[in-house]
Amino acid sequence: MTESESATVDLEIIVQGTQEGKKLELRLWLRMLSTTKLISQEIRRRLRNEFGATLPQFDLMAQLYRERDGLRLGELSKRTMVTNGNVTGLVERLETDGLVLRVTPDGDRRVTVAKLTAKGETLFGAMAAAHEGWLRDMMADVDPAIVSELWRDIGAVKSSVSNHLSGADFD
Amino acid sequence: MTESESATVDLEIIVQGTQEGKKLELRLWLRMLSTTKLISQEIRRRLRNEFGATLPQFDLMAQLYRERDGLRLGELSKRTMVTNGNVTGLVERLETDGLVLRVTPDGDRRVTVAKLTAKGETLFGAMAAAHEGWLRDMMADVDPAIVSELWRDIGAVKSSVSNHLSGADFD
DNA sequence: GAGCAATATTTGAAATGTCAAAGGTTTGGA
DNA sequence: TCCAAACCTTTGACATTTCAAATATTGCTC
Repeated sequence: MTESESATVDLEIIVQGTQEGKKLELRLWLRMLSTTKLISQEIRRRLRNEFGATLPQFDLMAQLYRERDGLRLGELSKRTMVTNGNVTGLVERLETDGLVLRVTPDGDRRVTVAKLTAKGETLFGAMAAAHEGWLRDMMADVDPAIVSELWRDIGAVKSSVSNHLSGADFD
Repeated sequence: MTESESATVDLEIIVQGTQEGKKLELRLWLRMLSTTKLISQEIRRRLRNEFGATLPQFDLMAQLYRERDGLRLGELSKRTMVTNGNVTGLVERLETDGLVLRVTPDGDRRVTVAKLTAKGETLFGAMAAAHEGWLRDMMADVDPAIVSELWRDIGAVKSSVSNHLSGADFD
C-alpha cells in the first residue's frame, strides 16, 4: 500500500466514525457482558453467604412472589428465560427445601403449577430487600440521571435485538 | 391506614421521584440481565448451529487468539471471568477437539500454558467475523450515538460496581 | 538442606444450563 | 368415537458453573 492510499484509508475511517465506529456494537456487547458477569457474581456470593440460596432460585422465586396464585412451569420458563427441563430441577430442589409447592390443577392434568410456601414468601421477602440494597450500593457512584438513561437506552437495545432474532424467539 | 394518611404517602412518593425513582438501580439491573441473556442465547444458538461451538469456548479462544504465545490457565481464568476449575475442563475439551494445545514450560512445572492450534486459529477467525456481524445485526435499530453512550455509561457502572465489591475482588 | 508458606492447577460434589427425545393429556376434526 | 396434532412436563446426555479440598511445584527461611 502506498502512502497516498494509506492516507486515503485513514480519512475514510475518520469520516465513517473513527476506528471505534467499526466495532462499536461488539465493544458494547463485551462491556455489557463483563459488567453483567461482575454484578451476577457479587449477587451470587451474597445470596449464598447471607441466605444460602442461588441466583437462579432467587430469580424463580421472584416470579412466584408476584403471582401469589402460582405459575405453570412453562410460564416460569419463559419469564426466567430458563429452559423447561431446567425449571423442573430448579422447582424440585426448591420443593425439597420447603420453599415451593407443586400442584396439578383439576382442569388439566398436563399442567404443574408452582407456588411459594409461607416459608418461601418470608425468605424471599428478606432476600429481595437485601438484593435491592446491594444494587443501590454497587451503583452508588453512578448519577441517577445516567441510571435512568441507561434503563431507557438498554430498552432500545433489547427491542432491536428482539426484532433481529433468528430462531423462533420473540418477546 | 386512613384516607388522609394514604394520600400523604402518595404525595411523598411523587415528591421523592415517582415510584420508578425508588428502585431505579434494581430496574436497570433487571433490564441489563434480561438483555444480556437474550443476546447470549442468540449467540449461543448461532455458534452451535453454524460452528458447533459453545459460548464459553468462544470466549476462551478469543483470549488465546490475541495472545499467540498462549496464556497460563490462571490468566485465562481472570480474563474470561471463569473459575480455575472451570478453565481446566474447558481447555480439556478444546484440546480433545484439536483446537487448543497444552504445554508445560521448562521454567515452572506448576504452570500450564494453553495455545490455539492452527486449526483453532482458523476456526476462531471465522467465528469472530460472524460474531461481529451478528452483533451489528442485532443492534441495527440502535442509533450509533446511543451505542457509544451506552458503552461509556456502562463503563461507569462497571467502575462503580468494582469499587463496591464485598469479596476479595478487584479489577 | 529441611521444612513451610505461596503459587498453580486439578479434582469432586452439587447446581445450573442446553437440547432432543420421550411421556402423558387434551383437543379437534373425520 | 377415534385418532392425530398440539400441548406440557419430564428425562437423559452432556457442557458449564461454583466452591472447597487436594496435588504438585516453587521459593524462601532458618
